Amino acid sequence: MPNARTKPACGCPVAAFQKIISGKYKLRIVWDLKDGPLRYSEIRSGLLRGIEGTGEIAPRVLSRELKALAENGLIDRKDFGVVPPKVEYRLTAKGRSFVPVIAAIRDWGSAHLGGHVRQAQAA
Amino acid sequence: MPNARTKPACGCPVAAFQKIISGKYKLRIVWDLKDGPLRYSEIRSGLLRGIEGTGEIAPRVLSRELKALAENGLIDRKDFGVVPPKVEYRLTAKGRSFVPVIAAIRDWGSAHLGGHVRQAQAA
DNA sequence: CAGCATCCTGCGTGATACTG
DNA sequence: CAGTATCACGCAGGATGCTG
Repeated sequence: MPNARTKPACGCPVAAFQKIISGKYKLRIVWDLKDGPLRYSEIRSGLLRGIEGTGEIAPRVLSRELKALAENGLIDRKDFGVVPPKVEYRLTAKGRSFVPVIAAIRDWGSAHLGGHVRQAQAA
Repeated sequence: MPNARTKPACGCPVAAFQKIISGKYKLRIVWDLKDGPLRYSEIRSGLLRGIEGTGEIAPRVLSRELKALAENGLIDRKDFGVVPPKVEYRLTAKGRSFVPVIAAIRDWGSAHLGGHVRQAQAA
């Protein structure tokens, strides 16, 4: 497509975004994956950081979010086909392009919603 | 922030963000409000742009989102106390600071989720 | 280890009706 | 016009148990 149409017409992309990241863990999963591929249980335990007495995450839930993320092309599932099972999830290019957006969210959140997270960088 | 909590970077702000913008219309409302104050019904009709056959938005739903947004300090409700009723909603400073984040979302969405930022007409 | 199958519950969302 | 009240429903999300 030639020429950038900077025409804020409708909120469609926002709605689409909402749909894609609907779910409690999707954003966090993508965020955690930004540092490299992770296995199922690594994602799971990573998700538990920062959650106090909420109990565990139902495998069914995590599984579903992972699948949805994969279907939306944000992450890629790599099954090593070994036993015991080993599966890795990694960001796709699309998923990586999404990281800055989450960074913006995180940044805003830490600035306006309690701010108990250190800045990621120094200016 | 007096006490050095300095918890390591967790997904907390992201989770908080998720909570605040939970709801189908919150992001769109804030986005629509970025151009200036709007009245209840203006928001309502503005929300309908880009939604095809989804039907109307239940006043109860919109009302709740507005209230939640106000309680989270993103928007401000201004009741003119006249009859017929006139109420305006406008972004607070916090809400305005949130607009760039939505812009990032929108930007990413239009780049990776179809890219039809322009109207769905005049293909 | 990485899931899937099943059941259950709360709440977000929508529709309809009513009011100041 | 700008809501509130009430009812109903689907689905996200959690708990538990099982499997390859």
